[in-house]
Amino acid sequence: MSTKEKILDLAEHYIQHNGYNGFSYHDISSVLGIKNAAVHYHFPKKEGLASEVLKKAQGQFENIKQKAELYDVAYIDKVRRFFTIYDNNLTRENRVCLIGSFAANLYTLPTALYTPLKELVAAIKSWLAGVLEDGRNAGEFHFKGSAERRAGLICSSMAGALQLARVLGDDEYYEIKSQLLNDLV
Amino acid sequence: MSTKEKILDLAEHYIQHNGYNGFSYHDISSVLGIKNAAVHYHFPKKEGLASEVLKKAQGQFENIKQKAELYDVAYIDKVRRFFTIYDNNLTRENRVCLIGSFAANLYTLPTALYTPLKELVAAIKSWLAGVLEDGRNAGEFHFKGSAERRAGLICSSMAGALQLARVLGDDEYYEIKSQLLNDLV
DNA sequence: TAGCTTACTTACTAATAAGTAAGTATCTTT
DNA sequence: AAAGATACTTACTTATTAGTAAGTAAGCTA
Repeated sequence: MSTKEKILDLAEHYIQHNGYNGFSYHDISSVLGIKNAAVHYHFPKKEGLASEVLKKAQGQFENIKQKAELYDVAYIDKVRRFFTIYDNNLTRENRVCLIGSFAANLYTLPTALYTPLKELVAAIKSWLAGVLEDGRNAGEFHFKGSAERRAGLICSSMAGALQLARVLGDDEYYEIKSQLLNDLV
Repeated sequence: MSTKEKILDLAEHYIQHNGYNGFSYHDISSVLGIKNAAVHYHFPKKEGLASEVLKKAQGQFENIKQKAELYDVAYIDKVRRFFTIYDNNLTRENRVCLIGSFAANLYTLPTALYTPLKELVAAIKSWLAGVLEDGRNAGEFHFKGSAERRAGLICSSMAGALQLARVLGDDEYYEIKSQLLNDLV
């Protein structure tokens, strides 16, 4: 893996672990055994670094979407696959989800991040709503209300679950996840 | 209102608006037209200031609890009253909830905050679980699973809802809230 | 009225932050 | 082999941060 990729991975880690204001270029460079100027060489501004992290997350979501399309027959499995994003955050040093992290510190963020963040959230919610709607039409799901709203509830619950798990323990996350799935069928 | 109270209110505002790492003593002092040393006079360490903010939130919760006990006959009204905490956060400059803010930046926080934070969350979840359980026994609620788990879901959903509302707009919050209430009855 | 307390200000310090300019070693291309 | 590009380091700047020590003005207390 190139230094640039390592920096990006570390930035992602720190944003989801400490928040945008909770890490510095020095934190990244010291882990990699390089100087902070080397990080600036690859990512001149912190804003740009965070922007790349967001772009990476978007790619990750597209990947999940595509795999769900290809491999998951049951709609519940598509949802389950989507949930693996959150599972991985939990198991990887109790990260909160990227969107939750950015949202919690939103007004301290460079404004350039607002639009791509909003677009990512909208894309996720919209895709999930589609899965829920199709799943309900197929007789697989039986939830109340619109699929769009249910998708919003699920996204916020999962984001909150990762945060609550930090305070009350990992079980909290798994319990919330299983309830969301139970409420669907 | 005393300077000390004004500082505490501003700290609360900044923590819920920007996160613990997103404001400084200067931010507070400049709003009040005093010097940063005056803030240190009232709250020597930032850690202590944050700790007082947490204590204030605990008092606020106790107050809600007491009022619910006194005035709300229907269990749904107790839940609704509890939700006003979140409503107020939304309307007051799109604050996220205090717990969500602390949780999202947890590992950058002075460790002295961990225990009181955990206690507050546990107290809230436990009280809400009691209301849900009693409400179900009274035939008012009809949710699946244990009340304790349902309380966890509601707490995380509401925390997440305030964050999602920042990105997608206030409607998102109200839609999530109404779904949670709908899922209960 | 002398002394103590409260609520500050002035004037710092030491640490850390993001960011930059200039230099250097290594590798790649012509 | 010369020229350029790549991936850094060295050495710095400017700004901001939490925190402190010493001083001061106003009010309260013995």
